[in-house]
Amino acid sequence: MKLRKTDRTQRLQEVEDRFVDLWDTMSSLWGISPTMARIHGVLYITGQALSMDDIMARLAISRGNVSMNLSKLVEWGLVRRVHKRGSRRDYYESLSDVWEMFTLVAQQRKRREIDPILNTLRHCQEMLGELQDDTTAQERGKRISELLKFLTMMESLARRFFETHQGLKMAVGLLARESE
Amino acid sequence: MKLRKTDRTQRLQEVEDRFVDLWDTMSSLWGISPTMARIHGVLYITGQALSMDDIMARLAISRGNVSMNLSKLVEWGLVRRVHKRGSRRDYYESLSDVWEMFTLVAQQRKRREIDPILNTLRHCQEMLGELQDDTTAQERGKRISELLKFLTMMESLARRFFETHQGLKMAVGLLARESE
DNA sequence: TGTTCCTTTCAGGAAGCACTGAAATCATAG
DNA sequence: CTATGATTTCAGTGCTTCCTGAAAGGAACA
Repeated sequence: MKLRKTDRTQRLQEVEDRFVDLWDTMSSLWGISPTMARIHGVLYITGQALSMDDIMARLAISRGNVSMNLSKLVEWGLVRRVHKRGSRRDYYESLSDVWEMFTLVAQQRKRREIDPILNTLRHCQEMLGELQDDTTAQERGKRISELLKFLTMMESLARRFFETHQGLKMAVGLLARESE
Repeated sequence: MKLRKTDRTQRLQEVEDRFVDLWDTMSSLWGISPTMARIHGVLYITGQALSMDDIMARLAISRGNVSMNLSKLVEWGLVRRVHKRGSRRDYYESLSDVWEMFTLVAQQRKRREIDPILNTLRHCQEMLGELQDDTTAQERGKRISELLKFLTMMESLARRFFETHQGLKMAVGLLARESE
């Protein structure tokens, strides 16, 4: 054991902080708010079930903020509410499976962002369809249909990708159980 | 010709507005600012080369704003500066290939967002490596390495995807040229 | 070189978004 | 039913990000 206990604790804390900051930065990429990401970061990296007060203390944010963002995380399915016997408090813990988390976020974003876009594009196409004899309308229609083609293609690709992954994961799980 | 000319113009305008609003909404998904997206939207849907004043008028935004966002779009490679003979003004036109645009945005985002994340995660792993005898450190190390595994996998997948697409596109292009 | 036209820069201001903290609500135990 | 502990809500506030417009900069023409 090269490091003294206090040094080890400090080092762990440092990694935790770095990780939470990282999650914060990542939040824009995942399409969630920074604080939501930081809370999830703490829950993921510690791997423990924490109470609201734990999280308030670790991240130095207000009770209301924690409450609101935790409920969003639960709503998204990234975090679960758990209970500890003998305690009235709610505790919260993160999913641990990276794939599962990714899938959840991707689904949410598709529903909230991609689907409305597809609807709008289709609607635009309809409106342009009524101007078939207009050259400008034809050109614009072509641009929109190319976008639609691209997006639907990406979508089906993604769907197949997730299905495959689910299949793979199930297979791996079954094998592991049999070999026990 | 069912519709009168003024009606046609109005209808085209309506589609254009809807499209620009759509792009605006999409901007968060693509990781660019709303105005940048709207400018690109106008350029894409019209398919024309427009001047700064054209864009200012269509979107009702200030000269400075247009200037700054156009230069970002040019920097990203989504928009090209073109010149019209006999005019001192700069004109700007959008790429028309959806795939190309998507690739450009994806590359930018990877460079700006994914790569730093990978670096940080690796750095965290190093710091934890020095605490090999600590159980907590081991657990956290495992979580981080799972993330790394996931991200690098996604990255190589994406790279292969783009390479394939480039190959496909080239092939299609060659065939089309031969058949002329 | 001076003039004109066009573009870029940037300090100051506006708008939107997230956070706080206290009051209201809810749940459990006695 | 009341008291206590825990969570949620939301109006007010602070912060960040984006936008404006005027002034400076640059390029083409005469």
